[in-house]
Amino acid sequence: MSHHLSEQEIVRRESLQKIREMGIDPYPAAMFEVTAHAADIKAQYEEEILEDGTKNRKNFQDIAIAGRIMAQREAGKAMFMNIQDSTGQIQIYLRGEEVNAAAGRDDFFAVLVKKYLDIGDFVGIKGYAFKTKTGEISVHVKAFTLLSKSLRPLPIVKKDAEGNVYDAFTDPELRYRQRYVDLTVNPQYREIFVKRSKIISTMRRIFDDKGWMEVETPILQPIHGGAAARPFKTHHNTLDMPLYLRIANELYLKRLIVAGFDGVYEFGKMFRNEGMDRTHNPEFTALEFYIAYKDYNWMMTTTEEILEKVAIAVNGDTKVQIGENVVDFKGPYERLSIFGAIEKYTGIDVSNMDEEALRGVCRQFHIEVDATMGKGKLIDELFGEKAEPNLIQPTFITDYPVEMSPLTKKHRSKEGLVERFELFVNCKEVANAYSELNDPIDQRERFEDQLRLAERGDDEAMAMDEDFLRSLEYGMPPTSGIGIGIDRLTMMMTNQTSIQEVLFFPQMKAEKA
RNA sequence: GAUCUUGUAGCUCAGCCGGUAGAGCAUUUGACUUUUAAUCAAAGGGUCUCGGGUUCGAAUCCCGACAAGAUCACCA
Repeated sequence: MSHHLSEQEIVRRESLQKIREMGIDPYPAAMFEVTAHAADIKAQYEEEILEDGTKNRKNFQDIAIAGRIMAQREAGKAMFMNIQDSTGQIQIYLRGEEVNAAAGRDDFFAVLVKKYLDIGDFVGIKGYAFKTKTGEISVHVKAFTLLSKSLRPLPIVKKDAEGNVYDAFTDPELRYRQRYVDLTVNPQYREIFVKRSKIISTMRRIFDDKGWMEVETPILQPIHGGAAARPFKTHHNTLDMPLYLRIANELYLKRLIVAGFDGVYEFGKMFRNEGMDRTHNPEFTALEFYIAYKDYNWMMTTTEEILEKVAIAVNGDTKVQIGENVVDFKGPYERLSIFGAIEKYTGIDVSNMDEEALRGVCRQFHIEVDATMGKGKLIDELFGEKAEPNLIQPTFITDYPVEMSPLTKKHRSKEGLVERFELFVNCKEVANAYSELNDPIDQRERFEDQLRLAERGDDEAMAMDEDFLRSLEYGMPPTSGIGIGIDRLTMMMTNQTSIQEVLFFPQMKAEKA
């Protein structure tokens, strides 16, 4: 990608050349040993004023820090810079005579530092911490090293004493396309990704403590099973066969339960070739885990335990601000059957209605229906339209109609329903779990029902997976499994309304050359 | 996929009813040895997203394309 160089880029390239002509390597190979970080110095530096008026500096007196120049303030033969490392920014103070002496040349400060260094350059500093006249904890530079020259001007975001931000780098397109710039100049967005990482590491720790095993299952699958969605299709040249990027990993994880593992989990990327908007990216991360000898009641309790711990790990509290609402992840959560939820928010008991009666109820609420919709789909529409918008606090919706859940075990006591729950938070689904169907004959019939739905025109119906059925025929213990959308969970835990804000590199259309 | 909005300097933005392109920061030159949105003085920087059209004349009005955002529909 070549582009027309701007004035500032030309100047920086010329500076680069001049630096080389000075005999200074702008991209030195040698490591620079860092011994301190900005945040620690600012948090822990201590000094006292002695009786004779001199300062006694107690710590950080022989340190090396490294980072990017984020601001330069020249003051004659001295200079201040703000240096940003991974922990934040700290001010440094340079005196010309000192850095010249350290470098062993007269032109180091006046020429290299003042003329050829720019905002964005990486530098290494050796020196000692002190407080300036105005009380700012800073690093007094004794030796200064250029570590990497920057050739493009970084957006300059300034903040005044009241915390007002000026010239913020805010264009969402630029922020997503050049995330490296966004994360450099907008520290508030770094925080989201730190929290995302914490969500995943907290969960992983819980699972490992419980003795479950982290596994990896195929992303390239010959049959795209386990969910209802349009896949990405690709082709393997040597095998000369079509392959699909997985839309789910459920059927593989269950094969591992068949294989005799008690508990398996996978944090995995899923790929769905569907619309994109502020809650959908073509690739997204799901956590799934499957635990033998458990049922969906146990899974609800376990989900409460996990989310409670995650919320505390991320925000220090089970209560999380999401938009205008405060959501409390402290369990136990409300449990409502899907029919109960519909009745609660419409006043109508639809639990014994047939397809035609349901279609009538949908029409009554001005919900669009068509001939391809089976009973399950109609109930789902009704629920989505009338009940879902009310589910702000974490709520388990349970006991879905069998038509909607081809991989779920039939309910132990309620005819026509399955042992499934979905967890709703802030009116959005964040988890989907079952008592897993392990009756191979029933499972085959469910797949056959799906085939009939497909023939009727339902393009989301699930495909038959003979190998999965074969594994069930060998026998799978009673098992409960769950899938949790990590991106959406992160959106909630960080109070973001767009999925792009919780993905480092959201999918974008090709940039114009 | 539909509708609406946006696209001007490296960044953030003005630019009215069509009349030779503006500001702040950044950049360049100079001054300044504790500044902090540093300050002071001066200077340079533009294919106004792209392509058409209307017009004597278009950043501005019209049409189309591209990209992004918001809302809606579908999916997680």
